Amino acid sequence: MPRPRAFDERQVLERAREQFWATGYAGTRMDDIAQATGLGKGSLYGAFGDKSKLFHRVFGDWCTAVVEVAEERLAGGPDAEALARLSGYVHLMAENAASDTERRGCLLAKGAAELAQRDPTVAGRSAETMTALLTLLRTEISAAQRHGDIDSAADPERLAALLLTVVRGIEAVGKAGLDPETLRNIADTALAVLPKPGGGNASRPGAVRPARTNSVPSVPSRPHDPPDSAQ
Amino acid sequence: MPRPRAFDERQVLERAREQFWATGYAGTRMDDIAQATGLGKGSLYGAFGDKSKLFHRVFGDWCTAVVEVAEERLAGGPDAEALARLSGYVHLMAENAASDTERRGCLLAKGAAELAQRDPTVAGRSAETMTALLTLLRTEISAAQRHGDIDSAADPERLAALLLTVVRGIEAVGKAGLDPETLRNIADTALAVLPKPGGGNASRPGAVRPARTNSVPSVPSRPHDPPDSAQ
DNA sequence: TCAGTTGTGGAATGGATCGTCCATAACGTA
DNA sequence: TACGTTATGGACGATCCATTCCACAACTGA
Repeated sequence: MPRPRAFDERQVLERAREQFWATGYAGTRMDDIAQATGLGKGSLYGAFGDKSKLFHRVFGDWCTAVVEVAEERLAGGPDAEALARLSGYVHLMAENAASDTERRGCLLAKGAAELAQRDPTVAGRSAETMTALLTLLRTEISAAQRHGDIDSAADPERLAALLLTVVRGIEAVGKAGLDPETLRNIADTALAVLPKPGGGNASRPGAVRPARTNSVPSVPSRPHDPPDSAQ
Repeated sequence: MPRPRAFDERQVLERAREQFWATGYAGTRMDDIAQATGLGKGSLYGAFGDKSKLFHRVFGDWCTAVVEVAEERLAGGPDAEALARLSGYVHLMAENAASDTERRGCLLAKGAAELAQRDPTVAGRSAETMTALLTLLRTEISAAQRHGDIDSAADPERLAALLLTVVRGIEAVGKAGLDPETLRNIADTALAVLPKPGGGNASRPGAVRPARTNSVPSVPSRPHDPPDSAQ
């Protein structure tokens, strides 16, 4: 019987996310969001509470999505392809960071950096997300170990933590200014450096090669390519 | 002939840094800084210009310090100890992150996350800092290679980028909520995983065997970050 | 000791921002 | 069709905050 909403909640959240993503929590005005979404302040407040509630909503959705992307790439599948799945995931994350010419970084990192200290909700949600990612990676590493692609003597928990760190680190150094090509190389190197099985410590020339070989996976049609120019 | 300043500039900058560090740029009020330093607003503005100038000063000093710490730990010394220096540095960084119970993270990361996108000064300074760290690490890795502690077939540039990423990543995942013990383990694992030439370090969980990644296959289904816009 | 110059700190200013309010619009139901 | 309910959006109020201003203090050189 009441008048129905004239907006699509998901779409509004998306626009709000764009704003928070672009300018951070404190740097985003509710008026900006109102304008970006076309909603009036009344509707905005009526539907989402206040600024911090809205942000929590956006942030939570983002975290969910981050884990979902990881699940899509990682969860399930034959052990034989576990290493390929890991590789695909790490490269995908690097590619995301590399193509982020606007230097917005990841909302998860940005939000955590800005708010985790004083906002328990944000802190908790980001910690949860890290744990979930860690679990996914560990599972996949174990699978690769079972299949003999990774040295089974290695602790999957530790390797998972390392990979997670690399993934988040790529995002961080990317935001700090390293160029896209370097970011892609980092992903490569991290994967190349994973301990392979095969009786001990034989020398492996060509492991982390000075590039120029086929060791660099070609990333199919990138959306962006420019050197840096982010301003 | 003029009245001399009654405050120590360095000390004021230190207090200001504490504030910015704790609450971020937007979250810090000039009144906070005035109170924290005991200075009046007049003195503050008279001495440092405005809020952004003050932050740039603090941020710049921080970046300088970050590089200096790295130099202290890394620069110079016999090749024979290069790997030990690297290890010391990485562990120090992990320890810093691990002991940061207040979750303040690093001002460099925090500042870059909050401002790099819109503030060219911050962006430039953080990029410089990354490059400087990268150079230090690369030099040290080369030294370790000369001494035979790291596989000389590996590209020092790439390994340096990987280590930098791990160091910054530890900071990031720490802020995101991983526990101190895990952070320390990550540093361990990252070092253990560096490609060793012939002889072996079998004690570590990740007894190292360089591996070439079977290059990345599939096309990233999403050119952009996690949340997939349905538009 | 005196005058001139600069530092000091708190009050005042001006602009921006969050959140509320309210008159009105739009819809379902009787 | 008329009514009740909720959505809408722009105006409003209160607060906050960066910055300026100013009266006064402290110091130095003459």
